[in-house]
Amino acid sequence: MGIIRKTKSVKALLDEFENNSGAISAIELVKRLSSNYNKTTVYRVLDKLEDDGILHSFLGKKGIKWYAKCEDCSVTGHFDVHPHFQCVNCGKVDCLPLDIKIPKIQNRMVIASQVLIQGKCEMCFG
Amino acid sequence: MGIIRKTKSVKALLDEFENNSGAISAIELVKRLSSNYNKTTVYRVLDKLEDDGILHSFLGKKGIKWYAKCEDCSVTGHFDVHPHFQCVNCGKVDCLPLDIKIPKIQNRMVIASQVLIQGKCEMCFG
DNA sequence: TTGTTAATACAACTTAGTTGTAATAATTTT
DNA sequence: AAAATTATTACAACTAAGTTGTATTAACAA
Repeated sequence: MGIIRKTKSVKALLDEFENNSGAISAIELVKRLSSNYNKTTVYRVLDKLEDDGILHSFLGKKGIKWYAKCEDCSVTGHFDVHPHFQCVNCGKVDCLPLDIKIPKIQNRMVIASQVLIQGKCEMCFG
Repeated sequence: MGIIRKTKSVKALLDEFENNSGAISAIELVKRLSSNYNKTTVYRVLDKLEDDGILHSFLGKKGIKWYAKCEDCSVTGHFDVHPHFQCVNCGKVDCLPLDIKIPKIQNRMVIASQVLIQGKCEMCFG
């Protein structure tokens, strides 16, 4: 079940994504909001925002959790099949507006896929 | 630095991959060898085997670490760019002999990429 | 066979995230 | 507007996966 009450913590979290097109790690969000909100709250609200199709999550390097705003998702499902890009230099992570083609595979059913690309971002490379 | 001495634990770990073309999670290896070897040892040996280009590692669902035999790697570098497939039904994970094309990206330098595909394996689907 | 030192076991720790629960606050009902 | 309802929160405690430090052990070279 998703968000039912528009509480301060929900607004605070949405604010963090307001002026930020990139992804933010759960750890970072916990840190940023730590003076006003407990980490349990942050994790639980993030979970609900994902349920509601407002954010989507994925795992970055070292298996840590990142969140970003959804573009084409809804309550009925996440359709973000875009890759995520993590800069090895500055650590920034964001969603790439690209479709990675996953080929049909003999005798297997593909349900979902995650693509994590590492490299240098526009700032650190360009 | 990689493996220098051919100890029992090294042999025991290599044995696990001998008759197993799929991937095995670090947790599972720790469990399997737990009666004879300490988990620290297992983690450290796996690390070295990866350094030596004998195994390669990647992260599965929930961010846990998996290891598989390398085909085209060497001490000088890991060139496994193949995707990994995790069955949502039986949990089996293996390497797919496929090349996933990662397109050139404007103003960014791609250094590495990980592709994790989830679905049903031959056994559970076919 | 002995000496050197890589490798190991063990205990303690770290990090990211989860769970249970009494208290609090958003929202609905009266 | 006040009371009632219950979603949400803070807090503490816990879990799981993996890491670190170090005295002891065992490969293997001399």
